[in-house]
Amino acid sequence: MNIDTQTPTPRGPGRPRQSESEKADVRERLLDAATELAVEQGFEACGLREIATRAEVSPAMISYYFGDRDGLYEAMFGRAFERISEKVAAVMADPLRSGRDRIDDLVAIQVKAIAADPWLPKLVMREVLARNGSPMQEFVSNAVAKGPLQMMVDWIEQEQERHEIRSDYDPRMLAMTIASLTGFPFLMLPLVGDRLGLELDDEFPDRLIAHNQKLLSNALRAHTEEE
Amino acid sequence: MNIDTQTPTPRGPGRPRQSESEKADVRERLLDAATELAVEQGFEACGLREIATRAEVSPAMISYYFGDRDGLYEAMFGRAFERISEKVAAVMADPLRSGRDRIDDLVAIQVKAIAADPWLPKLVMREVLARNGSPMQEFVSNAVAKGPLQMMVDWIEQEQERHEIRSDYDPRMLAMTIASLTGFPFLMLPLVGDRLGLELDDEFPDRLIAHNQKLLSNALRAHTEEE
DNA sequence: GAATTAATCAAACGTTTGATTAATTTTAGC
DNA sequence: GCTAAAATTAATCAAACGTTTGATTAATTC
Repeated sequence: MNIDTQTPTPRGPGRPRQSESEKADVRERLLDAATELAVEQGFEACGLREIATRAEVSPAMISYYFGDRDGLYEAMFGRAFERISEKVAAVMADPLRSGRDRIDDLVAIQVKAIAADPWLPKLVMREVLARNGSPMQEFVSNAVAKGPLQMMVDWIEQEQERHEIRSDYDPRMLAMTIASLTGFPFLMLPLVGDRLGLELDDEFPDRLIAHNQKLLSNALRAHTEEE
Repeated sequence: MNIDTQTPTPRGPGRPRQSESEKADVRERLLDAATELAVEQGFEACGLREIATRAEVSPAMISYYFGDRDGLYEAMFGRAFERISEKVAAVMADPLRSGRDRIDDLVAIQVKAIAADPWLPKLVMREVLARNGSPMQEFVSNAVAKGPLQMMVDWIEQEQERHEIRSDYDPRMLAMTIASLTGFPFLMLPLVGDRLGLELDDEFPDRLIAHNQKLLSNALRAHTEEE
């Protein structure tokens, strides 16, 4: 496609004519390419030449815009985490009201947040597992534990006091349970989905939401057998 | 320590005298070193020189025993999965009897299997995320999906026919739920445990088992409201 | 219209990588 | 005791890596 406005890419040296059709910033294209490749094969595994090739620029551009390899890495993660931070901030802004069915909302929000950017948790998980003791871990630890996770713990404690949730659960364990139920399937499915007859298609998030809502609703209710 | 029986490691070429004190097979030492380093920093990130140095042999030994890098990689995973396979086989040999409380055994076995080798799921998860479309994914996919996961699915279907488990769950989703509840916390805890007041200590596996048993027991029971 | 800056590339740099080779020594079989 | 095989190392290889350099040209400023 669009062969007419672009030369067939054997481009010569010199500053190219600006705004020839509409192409994104080189800097932005490099970040996109780096992110894509990092999701596909891990950042450590892909060379700068590969990144530059996908961005359709020369490797020297990486030095030019980011200094060195680490600079590109940090810039890439910085941009990725901006999206997470925005989502966390949005959820925190609408604090969880009381009511047992409110947990349905919680599950739905969480699953949809992950499904919207399925590459992000994958990338985070990988890099966190990969770099032991890196500043990235501190970063993630803050973003996840202090954010949605702590929020869930607080809310669960509230609901237990109001007898909306069985009080014989450890709130922290329960928060981790919810995180597990919503996050882990997205990591597992590409691996075992085929052999299990499940696919990570458009319908899967809704199916996961429904399943988790049913399960948690049955598990958490404090009505049938208390007081 | 033991400086007396070993030369201070500037060893010359040629076959070394056998049973000089008692040192393990070079092959085995290489596999140990590769596993350790793979857990610490990921297999892709560590060079053959580093592995050989830790095993206290020359890099050429890797070629000698494993052919090439991929050979070492496969041998390493093969050895690691033997342990898992043994455990799976043991569980399969004692087929899950019927009865609702039997799910308690299932959860306990799974958590204890992971807790016994906490580095294995970490390594598997990382390598699976890292190598997209590699033969290793096929390998893991077979070991995990065809093994414990499929076994759980079959068992759940049985129990649903016997009305021991609510029949309005998708067995495959339920199997994934159990895998999530038992596996994910081990990946999350090192990251968010501190900030949550939970630690991955000796007591944690038992705590996780108890929590999951309670949760699943409440969620799965088919008695209180059906027939 | 001359001088300067910004953006880009091709080519080359020195380093490190996975892999191979040749030499060396012990062990085992005859 | 000789010989062939096994096991190991030092030294080396080509290829790939991240990075730097010098040249080149569009755009901007004066």
